Amino acid sequence: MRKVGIKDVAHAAGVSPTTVSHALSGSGKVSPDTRKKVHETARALGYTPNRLAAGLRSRRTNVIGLVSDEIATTPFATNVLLGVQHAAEKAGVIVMTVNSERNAETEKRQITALHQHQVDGIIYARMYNQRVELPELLDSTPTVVLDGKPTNRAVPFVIPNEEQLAYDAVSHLIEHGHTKITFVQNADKIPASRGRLIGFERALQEHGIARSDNDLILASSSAEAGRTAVRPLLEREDRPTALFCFNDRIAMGAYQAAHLAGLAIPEDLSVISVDNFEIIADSLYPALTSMELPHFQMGVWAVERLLALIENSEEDEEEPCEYLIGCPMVVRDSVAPLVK
Amino acid sequence: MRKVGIKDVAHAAGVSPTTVSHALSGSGKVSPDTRKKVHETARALGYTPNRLAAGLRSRRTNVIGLVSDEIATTPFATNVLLGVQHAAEKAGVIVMTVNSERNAETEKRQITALHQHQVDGIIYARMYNQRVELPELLDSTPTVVLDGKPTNRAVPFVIPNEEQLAYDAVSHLIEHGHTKITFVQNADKIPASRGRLIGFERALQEHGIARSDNDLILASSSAEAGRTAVRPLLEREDRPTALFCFNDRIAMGAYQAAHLAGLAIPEDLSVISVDNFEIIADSLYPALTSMELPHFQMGVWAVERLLALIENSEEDEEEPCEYLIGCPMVVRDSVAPLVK
DNA sequence: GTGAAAGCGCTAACAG
DNA sequence: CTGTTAGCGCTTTCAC
Repeated sequence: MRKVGIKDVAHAAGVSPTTVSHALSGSGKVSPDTRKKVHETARALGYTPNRLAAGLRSRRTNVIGLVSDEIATTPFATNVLLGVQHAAEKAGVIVMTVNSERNAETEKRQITALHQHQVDGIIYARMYNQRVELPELLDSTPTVVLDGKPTNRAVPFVIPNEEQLAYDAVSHLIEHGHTKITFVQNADKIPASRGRLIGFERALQEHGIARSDNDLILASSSAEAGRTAVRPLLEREDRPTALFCFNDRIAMGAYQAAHLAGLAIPEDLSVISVDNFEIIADSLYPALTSMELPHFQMGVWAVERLLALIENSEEDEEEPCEYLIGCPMVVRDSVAPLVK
Repeated sequence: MRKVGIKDVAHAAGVSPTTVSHALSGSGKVSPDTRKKVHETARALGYTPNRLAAGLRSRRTNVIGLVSDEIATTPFATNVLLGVQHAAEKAGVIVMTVNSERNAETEKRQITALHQHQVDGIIYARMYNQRVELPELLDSTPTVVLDGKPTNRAVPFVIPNEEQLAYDAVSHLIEHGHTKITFVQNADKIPASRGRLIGFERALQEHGIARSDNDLILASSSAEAGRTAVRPLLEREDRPTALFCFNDRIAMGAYQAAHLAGLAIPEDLSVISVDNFEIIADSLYPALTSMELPHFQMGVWAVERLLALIENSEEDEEEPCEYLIGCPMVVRDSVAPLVK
């Protein structure tokens, strides 16, 4: 008598377990009266269905797995967790979070564990836009990729629209009168740097601005690297009046370089960046205008897409879909009109 | 024949399902020979035990729940997730992550969902040290509290040693010759501010430094608040030579104030802080010396403690334990000896 | 040391 | 619309 089960409810309500199951799950047909009665007695008895048993029988656990590389390691993409959980809760599913700590062996074990727990599907998430090779283990599981483009299997995926984001950022600077703009680019060969470069160049071109050689410098993703890279730039006679930074950490370094050069932001130098990592963007002085990487939205999209995939996993294979998610600008105080 | 089950393994190995179960789980008695054979055929067939079924029968799912307020919302405590997952993986359990979005109703639903999935226990985590009232729903579940002190139930909990951390930080400044130290304190009445104040005062006292009235100012937790609070302080004749900041964001504001006042860190002003939030501490120039809040370790401790609790949940109730976790100093470049 | 039988709590399939 | 029967895949109990 310890825990109340479906039989107890059935007994108390004077119906069969089947009817209770139908009434509570909404499947099958039950008269409004009995449905109501069942619900009442269930609540009265404090009935909590055992999802293990349900899942075992129905082959649907309403659990999804989230496997990430180091999404938890780095605070940047924290919002994908939030987005995933938000959407999951709304859909009535729960998420098992697992992270590989960048180790293929660990990842295999983790995915296997997820399988053993019979998850309905898996979100394979990266912490920044990259090409991903989906592990074989996932081959027979509904899967979506978040912030990455799968190379070896056609599954739905979402990545930020890198080109648009760069185009918008640079256009914003141009609209403020700037024509000498330097792109403080990431040094790695990743989709983000490729896409943003294209957007950068397109913005210049469409606004009729010459793309001279000195419009681009490289830095790795840290304030220190940004500072070091930007510093010499600002000491030149012909220095740029605006910077488009690859991310907020680099922008922070640019602030420091400006400080060292005795330049005021935004009066002497406008800065726009990418990430909208609030802790940095809000904390800098003046606050940093930045293009948001919409992690929360990506998380939401991923679970919605995954659930759709699970729904018709037996039915027609609909074409895998690619989602280039738009990146809005969050305007703060680091961009000012050019004064001659 | 779709999926291979325990019966298939039993058949192939020429033994009974019972024996397979025993051999794989290590329980019961099985001869080394058969054990080996079972393992081999299991691997050969690619057997993946169904944990749902196992859990249903054995009442042990090897799943634990992590319920947090907004731990995922804020990047600061991201490492507890990492620590929890790390320890969980090592122990062969998996974690269901859920977050309440600060809403009691949502939290109830989430905890109920966790129960339905028959989690073995729950880690109730907060994003900063605070008193917590455990929801009734958790009453009959093994529970530990992370970064909070339960008020209504005696369960194990872990919180940072606020007093020690402050004492160590301030002592560090004193050892560098500073005697005019201002504590840029948090404005909220939370355990952290209380504990750190005690540590601050004890450090002054033990080193024979007078606690004059102007050693403490208040700011809320943002760079802007830090800047605004610190700025007037630095313009006084009798300004402090060192700052102990409540956290890294406030310290960032202090950097900005120093900059505005034309003061160099650490030559003119030493700064030490709390959080060791690496994105900020490493990015500031010069890099910020900070007391680490050991979130990863707290995560590890929480799962280990929880698993112990689950193990002897039927046995003797051992006294609930409180863990004041030590906070190490991470030395960077923001503290220098006082030059007269 | 090994196996047969029972059953965890639920839902699917079908009958009425 | 409701109930009966069977069984999801495993572990437990208990006999051998």
